[in-house]
Amino acid sequence: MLIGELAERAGTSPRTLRYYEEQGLVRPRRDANGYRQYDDAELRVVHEIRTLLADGFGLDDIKPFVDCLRAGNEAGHVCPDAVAVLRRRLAEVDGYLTQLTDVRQRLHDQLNQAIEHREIRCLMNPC
Amino acid sequence: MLIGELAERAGTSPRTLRYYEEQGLVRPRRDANGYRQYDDAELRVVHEIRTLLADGFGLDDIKPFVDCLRAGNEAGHVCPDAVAVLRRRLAEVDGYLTQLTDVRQRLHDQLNQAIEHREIRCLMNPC
DNA sequence: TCTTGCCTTGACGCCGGTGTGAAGGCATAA
DNA sequence: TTATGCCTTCACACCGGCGTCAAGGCAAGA
Repeated sequence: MLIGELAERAGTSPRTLRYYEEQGLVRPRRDANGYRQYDDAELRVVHEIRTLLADGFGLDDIKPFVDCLRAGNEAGHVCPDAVAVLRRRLAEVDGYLTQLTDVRQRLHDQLNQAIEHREIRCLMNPC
Repeated sequence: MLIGELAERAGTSPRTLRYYEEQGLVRPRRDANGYRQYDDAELRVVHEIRTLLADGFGLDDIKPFVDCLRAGNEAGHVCPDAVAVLRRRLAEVDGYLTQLTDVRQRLHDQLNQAIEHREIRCLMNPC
């Protein structure tokens, strides 16, 4: 299949697929034309990439998963390198969750304080 | 006080302060030289900016807080515009928390699956 | 006077994933 | 033959909050 078809089937753009190739994630054969030729396995690889991107991985982190798939495994995350990345990312996400929770708390406090402030002002000078 | 002193007192850089000015957040007077001259109120404004940035606000969002401070309020978040931004940001943060929690769940599941997978493989072919 | 150290404006670089052109080749149908 | 529609590579644009360098002015001490 050509790049346009793969792009459509994977829900992305040719530009994006060329970028993944530039980053060493996708490896199409070439027709005599120079046209990129993809097989169904590559569609799976692209799906794996999209899913991991949506989960906040960077393209660098995704490499081990793709290699794992390409090695014949039924899932990209069963290989040691991929597991290491998973662990690292999990710790990272936990960190973000902690930070975001703190931020949320501060926002909440400030909102309450603002509401309180308005009530006091309205007691002194009704509104 | 000159830009270098304010930068040091606020824990940032002159470049950053010039950028805030370019974005309309800080308004120094000018000496006859052309040098920027800041008073203590501006130090407070810069602190407000740094705090809000650390909580994930963009510089655009921060404007209402600065205006509120500049209007003589004891805190930047008591004015209606600032409250609106706070609410919006709170909703945004809640969204991120939901997303991150989902991601965390998926990572967790994948890790467990990978461990399980290895155990099965090791049963069949001890390692 | 010369040096040092602050100040000024202007402008490019970064990151990461992709959009969006430009300029041209190939394939196929009318 | 020509029009259309895919493909190719190259390369700039974007976002946001700065870092960093360049080229030059001002202030003050040795």
